[in-house]
Amino acid sequence: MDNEPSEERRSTRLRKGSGSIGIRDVAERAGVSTATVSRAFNAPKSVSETIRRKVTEAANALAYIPHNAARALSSQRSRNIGIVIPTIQNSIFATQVESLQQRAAGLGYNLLVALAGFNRDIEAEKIQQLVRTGVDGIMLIGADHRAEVYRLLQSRDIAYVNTSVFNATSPHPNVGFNNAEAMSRIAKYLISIGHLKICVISGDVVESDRARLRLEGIRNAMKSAGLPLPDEQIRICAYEMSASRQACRDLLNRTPDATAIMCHNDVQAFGALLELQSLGLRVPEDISVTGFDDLEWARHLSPALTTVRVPWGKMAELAAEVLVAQLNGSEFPQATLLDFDLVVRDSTAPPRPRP
Amino acid sequence: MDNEPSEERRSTRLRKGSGSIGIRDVAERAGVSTATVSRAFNAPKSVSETIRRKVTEAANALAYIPHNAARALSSQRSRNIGIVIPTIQNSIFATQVESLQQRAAGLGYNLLVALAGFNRDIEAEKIQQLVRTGVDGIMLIGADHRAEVYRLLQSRDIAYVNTSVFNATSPHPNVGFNNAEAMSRIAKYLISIGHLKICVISGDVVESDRARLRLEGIRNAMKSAGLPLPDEQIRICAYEMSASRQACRDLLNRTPDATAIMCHNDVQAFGALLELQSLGLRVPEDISVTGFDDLEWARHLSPALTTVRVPWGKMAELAAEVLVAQLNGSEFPQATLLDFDLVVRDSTAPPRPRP
DNA sequence: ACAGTGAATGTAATCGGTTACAAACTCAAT
DNA sequence: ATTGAGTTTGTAACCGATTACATTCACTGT
Repeated sequence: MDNEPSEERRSTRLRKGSGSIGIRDVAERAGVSTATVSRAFNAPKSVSETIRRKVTEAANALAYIPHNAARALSSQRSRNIGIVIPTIQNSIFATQVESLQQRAAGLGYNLLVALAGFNRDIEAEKIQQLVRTGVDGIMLIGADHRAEVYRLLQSRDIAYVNTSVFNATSPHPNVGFNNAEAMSRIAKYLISIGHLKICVISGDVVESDRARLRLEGIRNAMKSAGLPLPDEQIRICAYEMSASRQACRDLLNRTPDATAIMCHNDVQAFGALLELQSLGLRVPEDISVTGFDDLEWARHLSPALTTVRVPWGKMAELAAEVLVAQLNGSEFPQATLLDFDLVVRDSTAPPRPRP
Repeated sequence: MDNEPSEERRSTRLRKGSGSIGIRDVAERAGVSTATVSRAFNAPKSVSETIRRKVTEAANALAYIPHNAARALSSQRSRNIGIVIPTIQNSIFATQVESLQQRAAGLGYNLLVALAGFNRDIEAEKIQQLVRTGVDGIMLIGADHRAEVYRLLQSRDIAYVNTSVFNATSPHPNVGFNNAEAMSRIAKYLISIGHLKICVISGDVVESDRARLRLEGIRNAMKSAGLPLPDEQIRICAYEMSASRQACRDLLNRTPDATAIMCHNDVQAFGALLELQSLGLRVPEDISVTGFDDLEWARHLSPALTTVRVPWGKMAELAAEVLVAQLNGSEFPQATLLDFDLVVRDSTAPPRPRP
């Protein structure tokens, strides 16, 4: 009437809900233990060829999908990593998200995106939130984060990597480039073609180390050329079209004889271009303009924008690798230096000879 | 010599690793059971005021952070939702990601971002991947997805919502606007100011229902005005500057007497603008151009772009709410219709009187 | 033939919460 | 005082994987 197996089956049914197929089902169908199934997936080489095949076959037949939360709980690894960026609206950050996502996916990790504006306090908060949700690692922009952030990450043993700024001696893993040098390069180029009075539209040097470094780069170049760079030739402004148009106008009011405007990034440069245009000034004949980032449209503008190209996508990919290496306990480079290129286009030219 | 308590304490130590503080620690410190602690957080009103205070106090004192994976495992809810978009580079998708992220965070959910290009097969793959990682819900762009996607989502009981296209009678929850009508509105406006020969730069009508609908909107408007719209006046192209410049050039080659070019979105319109400019044509004097989306820079271009504004951010927020409502088993609107605005600027004008 | 070694596999405890169910308690109505 | 309904709290099973440890197995060298 009654037989053991049916009893057993019933208890099995009780355990799992309606549809969901678990590792036990796969194990049963493949005629092995759950441990073996787990190994077949997570450490294939520790399992014999025959069994591996049987297991994958069973898994396919049952359309088995591992339960992530269970995996995370027992292995103490969520397989999620996070990225905290100022905004997703700027294409350079979008590119980084995209590349990080792709590379991370390839390495078996998912990506959580958090947005922090350009504000270190909000950043700290968002990082905490990510930690709370249990990410294994985090990619950060810049190196200038609240001390408590570093403390939190270290105390909870969460992998992290700073990007965008290279620092050979930093205790924090980083992959980036030399912002000061990059900006210095543009400045030197401008100086080399004869510019003496250069204005700067900068990012927020208080909140952003990249802005600080880039401005420093300009200062260095000017200094070593023996040129002055008084504060009135510098304007700090947000990364928005209207803000940068305004900044551009202000600068020209105070320094009407400027022959070039260097901008922290392409967005600001675009704004400057538009403003100059509507002021009736011609670029580069009347005044030169430079950007930074080489966004897609930079080459299409007229005049096409002189700018600096940085391999943002590659940077994010390397960051993903650094994170995963940390998580796996493998070796990883403490600091990685990326190249950049000065891209000279039509928005810059020697200044008009002055009467 | 030996006492029970110490024995017990030891076993407790064995359970949890080094630092991590669990719900049991909080329970102990607050002098209540773990169930009560859990309730104090997840269903505060089912717990007495006094105890709730004691629990939160204990949790704070211990800097307790709930273990997400454990929560997910036992509650069968990951508290992650996903979004699948074509690319993060286009500002409208970036905006949606941003808004969804914010609203979702407010509702206690994290956001996973997946990128699918403009390709339904890749989309299906990415959706599967999200399901695999265990999201509770997914926001999708458009309504035109592989049948197996809908099957998968329904069979696994995963919440989802289509966005961007409104469809009152669709069986699938959606929040969006009427693409055909929006584009129709621009066309009617152009016709009303005298344009007879209009060219179209469209998106990929095979892969994108939005492109299909918008083109249909133009067709409707032309038809009801008794105007022809032969295929040679339509060009399908990718959402990139160079592609759209090329498309623009092609169109003018075949239809040199066109007086207006309607573009699927602002990016393409920008490309068209640039191309026309470099061809020596003036906008709007020689030819009118329209976009769609009203991106940040659209108003800054010269000429400022005539386009359509859609509340992308609000749409994503509503989508978040629909998803969460589904997950909570609350009521939710099956279809939500959003408004759009025709924004007339300087890139459109009546056509020049023909000799 | 046999101990020794390393690889393949199985058993079952464990991760840290949630929640079904039971127990205890409160308070109003009888 | 007693009952009963409703509320608050506790007990412990459970979610679905991973993995430490035990066991089995196949070979190798002597």
